[in-house]
Amino acid sequence: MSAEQAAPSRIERKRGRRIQEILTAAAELFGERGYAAVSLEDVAERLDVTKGSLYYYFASKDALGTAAIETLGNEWTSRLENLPAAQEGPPAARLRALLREHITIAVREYPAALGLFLVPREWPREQHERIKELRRRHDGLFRRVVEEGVASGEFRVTDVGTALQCMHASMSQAPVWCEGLAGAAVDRAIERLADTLMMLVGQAP
Amino acid sequence: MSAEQAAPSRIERKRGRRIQEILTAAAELFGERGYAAVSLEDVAERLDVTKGSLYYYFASKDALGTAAIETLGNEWTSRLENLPAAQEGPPAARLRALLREHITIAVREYPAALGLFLVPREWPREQHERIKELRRRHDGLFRRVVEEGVASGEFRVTDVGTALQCMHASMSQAPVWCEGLAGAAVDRAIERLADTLMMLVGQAP
DNA sequence: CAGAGTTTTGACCCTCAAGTCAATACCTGA
DNA sequence: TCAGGTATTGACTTGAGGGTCAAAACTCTG
Repeated sequence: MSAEQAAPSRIERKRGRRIQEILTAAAELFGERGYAAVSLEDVAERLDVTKGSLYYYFASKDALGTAAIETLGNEWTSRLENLPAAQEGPPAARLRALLREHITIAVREYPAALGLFLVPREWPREQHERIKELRRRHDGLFRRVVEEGVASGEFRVTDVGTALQCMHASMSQAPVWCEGLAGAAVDRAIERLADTLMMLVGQAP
Repeated sequence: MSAEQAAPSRIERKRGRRIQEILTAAAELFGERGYAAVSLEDVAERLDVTKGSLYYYFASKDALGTAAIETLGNEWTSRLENLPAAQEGPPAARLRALLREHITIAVREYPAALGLFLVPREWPREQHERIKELRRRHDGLFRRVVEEGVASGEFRVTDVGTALQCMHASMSQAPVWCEGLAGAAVDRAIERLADTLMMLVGQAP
């Protein structure tokens, strides 16, 4: 009753890291091939362990899937929340910073996460709710900036909700569009996409 | 060797209709739940037949999937190609007509087809190519109008390809966004989306 | 109505992936 | 170094779903 939150003992930290490894591998595979098309044996193989080992950490495939989504989504959102360039200044600059960062994360670091924000239909229902929850928090970041820009008259938007949806739908596809590109070409694609999406709030480059 | 294309006999027409029914049911289910998550038994059940019956018409699940994509995609593209409002007039009006029609079809008639133009990753490779092919033809329609608008100076676009990709990504999600809406609310959502996408070429409503 | 052609059935096989678990290997601190 | 918990294995069960096929049911047409 006293020190319940006290000890992140060595053993617990090790366990935590292991779980993290598993989640990363799982998220990558799910993103690459789709949830239904990935077997736990695939995940295990990528980690050079056996399936049974995964069940030591997660009760089921769905549990693993859910955890993967949450971890990845939280991490991603946190990074955007703490992006310096998005903290202050004119809305246009802040929105652009958010867009660029979001696309960069999607393309360069978590091509894995493709679909996380799109709620792939074949995923279990329970996870749909979780993903929607994550999206709301994530969306809030963009929404605040856009609404501010609209209020100050800098942005011209028909409907904020629709504009945000279009941004997310487009960004979620970015990893696909960048397949086959490399080096500077990727950077250019990212910039083009950010520029194009700024048009949604009436900001020509 | 002589009259190979001659006879669409009664029996052949009946067969054709049956195939059409199967394709429709299959496309609906694939759209709703995702390719991998739909079993042929599911498809059969929706048609009140047994699995074996499907194999009388299609050699495999993949064959069925491929055929479903092609049929649906062709029909869809043809409708856009023959849209009167998209034939002549200022590019802005024509683009808007294309957008509105495309979204309407997506939302009202083929929510089934969700993902057809997004190339869901878990689908068999062979089908990716087919979908890409379909998309090229489909894209051409939009591209022509947009490029014309850019040439005449009416549109302001950073990059035509990127703008088109954003349009498609957004429209593909429209059925999801309209879930739970009904009647006039759907129409309004369609208009909002069309308006928002016009922003991508610099056209405020 | 008979019988040829067409369509549908339902029982069957086979593979693959989820999930279980007793036995084993691995640590680590006393 | 050995006793404790901790982590991992690999062989196993089970169920679902793709695919096959001979036999039954239907549907024309003579």
